[in-house]
Amino acid sequence: MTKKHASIHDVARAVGVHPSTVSRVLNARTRHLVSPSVAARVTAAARRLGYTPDQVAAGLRTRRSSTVGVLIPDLANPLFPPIVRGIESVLTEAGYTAIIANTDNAAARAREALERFAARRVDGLVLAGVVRRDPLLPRLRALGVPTVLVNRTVDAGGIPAVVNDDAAGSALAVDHLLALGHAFIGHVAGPQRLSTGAARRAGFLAAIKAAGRAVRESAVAVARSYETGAGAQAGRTLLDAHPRLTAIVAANDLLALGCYDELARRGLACPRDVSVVGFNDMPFADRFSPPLTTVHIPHRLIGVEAARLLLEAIAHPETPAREIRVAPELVVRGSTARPPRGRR
Amino acid sequence: MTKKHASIHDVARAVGVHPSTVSRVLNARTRHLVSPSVAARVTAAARRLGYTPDQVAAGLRTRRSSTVGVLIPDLANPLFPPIVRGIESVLTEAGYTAIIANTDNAAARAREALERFAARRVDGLVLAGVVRRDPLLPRLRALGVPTVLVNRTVDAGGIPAVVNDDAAGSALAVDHLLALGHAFIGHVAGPQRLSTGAARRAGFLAAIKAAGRAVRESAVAVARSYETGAGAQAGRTLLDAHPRLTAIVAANDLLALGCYDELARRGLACPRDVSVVGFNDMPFADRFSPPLTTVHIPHRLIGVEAARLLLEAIAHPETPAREIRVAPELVVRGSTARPPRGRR
DNA sequence: ATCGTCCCTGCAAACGATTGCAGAACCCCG
DNA sequence: CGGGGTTCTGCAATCGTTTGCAGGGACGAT
Repeated sequence: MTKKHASIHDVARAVGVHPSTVSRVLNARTRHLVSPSVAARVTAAARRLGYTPDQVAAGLRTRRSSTVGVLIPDLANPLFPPIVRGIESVLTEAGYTAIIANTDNAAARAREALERFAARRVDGLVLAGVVRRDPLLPRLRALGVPTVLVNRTVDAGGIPAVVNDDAAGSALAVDHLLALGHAFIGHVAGPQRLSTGAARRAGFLAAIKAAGRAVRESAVAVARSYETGAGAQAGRTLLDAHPRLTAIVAANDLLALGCYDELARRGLACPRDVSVVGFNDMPFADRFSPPLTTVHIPHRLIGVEAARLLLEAIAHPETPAREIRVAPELVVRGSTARPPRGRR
Repeated sequence: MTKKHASIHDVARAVGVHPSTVSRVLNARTRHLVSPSVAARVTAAARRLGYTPDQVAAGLRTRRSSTVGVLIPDLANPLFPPIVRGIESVLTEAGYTAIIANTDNAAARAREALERFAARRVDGLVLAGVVRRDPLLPRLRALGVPTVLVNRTVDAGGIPAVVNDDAAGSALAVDHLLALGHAFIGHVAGPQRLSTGAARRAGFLAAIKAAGRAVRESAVAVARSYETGAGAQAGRTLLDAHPRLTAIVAANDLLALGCYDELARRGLACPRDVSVVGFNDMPFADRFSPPLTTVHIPHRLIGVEAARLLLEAIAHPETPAREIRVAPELVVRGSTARPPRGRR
């Protein structure tokens, strides 16, 4: 906005009509109120002057910023870009602009970002990184802005959310390993304060049980974060406790990668000695060594659904919250195989 | 902005002063104009009412949106998130909000995004995906918004830019291979309409020449895009023409991955038969098989510098454009080794 | 006591749009 | 020719801030 953008007044003056007439012409919804001839002259003048409506000014009057805030933990985490693109694609389509902020999983950063969003009077909010008992919740209520959760959800409920069906994903992984003949499967769980960590863990245990196997709580080691180092750490705990383990379901591809590391450290080969299944199917998971068998999550779709839900919530603020659960798929690659002989 | 946000008027009424006084109190720059006692009462009331300034309304008056548009080809390309984060971190620090749009390398999408940015009256622009002779250039001039290029630049010059020193990067790769004893090195170049593709190619040839080796134009195959498929294709062309090639410098990690594929297809092993060097050091390049030796580019830093340059350009629109070139580093991993015997 | 200064505060006009209301012009019909 | 109804356009207020200008009051100096 450095140059002298032409305003609605400039156009009005050029045509010799009142600014309000110009406004009416330029808004599809009100164009029918003005005569075709005047409308034509206005459009012509607008084009000639290179008029671009000032969406911000319009928003001031209409009290709609046509803007939504998207809060994610870390854009550099390959999990999120597809979600964001999904969100963005339907939002732009609908005339909204997404503004995104990273929290780095810090509550303080999240608060600040939320304040910035509030200052911009966003029409809606998408939160991708909530924890199960999120401290932001009261603030959200206070803000009174339509909100949808994506990827992770909260325990409390009451907020629309779009998440992966994590329990189903865990079951996919477990059943695959079971089918291969593994008798003793461990789980490297994600942080339990995150809904994904908890749900995948619960799903894992449920799947084991559903198969009629003994459920040993000790067969799950919880990682402190979704990072390779934490995965290696948890993998070590697990293998120390259960040397006869032949397969691991990791709650996340990065944790799976950590398991790779720990297996290598022990001189064990994947998948020959121990099979590993990841979760997410992050980009280039097929390029790892070995290529990672993992639970594929349709991230872009999740983003798309979230944005749709948000638009719905903006249009009809009183509709009750609903949760959409999208189905994951198992992608079998090179990190899973039959268990070593004598260990079935 | 669904709920009834308290406005400056509400605060004014609560305290019994004029709105303008409230405004003055709330702006650090003008606070000294009002008496400390009144100021205290205003701040108290503002806090009590949960007042949040409406940045949009303020921007309308001040003609500054405190917003900058960031145009990138594709957020899902692992190259860009670090750049965006770098940009965002310094921009938020400075009180600006970044809004990002993806172009998918389509000129039409870029145009639309630019229009949306214009409608939002962005104070500045960061373009990460320009081509050497970019059709957007005239539009940018017309817009008259401070702009900086990042990652790629244009031939024309005249626009501030922050890019990697691609020639230096190519030289790093070539020298490394030369030092290992490779006598015949090929280049899988990136699209030549992109400055990175052109600069890396030129740098490659220059480095070969600088080493006193014969420069064969045929030792470079140009890929149609920065994607694995295109890399495999170009790799095939290269190896068909020069079966005795023992090393390849790829203009990009994805192209390098494509070379992996082509080598595998031919039953050649990397690095035993052919060494491969990538460019970018994308996330998890160390996890590929083999771990990729590649030219590391400090993407976040590039983003940071770009944002700084933009802030500078916004503050002093008349300062001449300058280009910042940041230095890359070679990261040696498992995809390079001495050439096979008898082929040095 | 008067005058000039300096603080502080209020007034009102922007910024660029949207929109309810009212009135002008026109048409049609009786 | 008059009355009623449409259709089109203008007027002015409004959204929430910022800011130049002016005026009121206090205070010190003469």
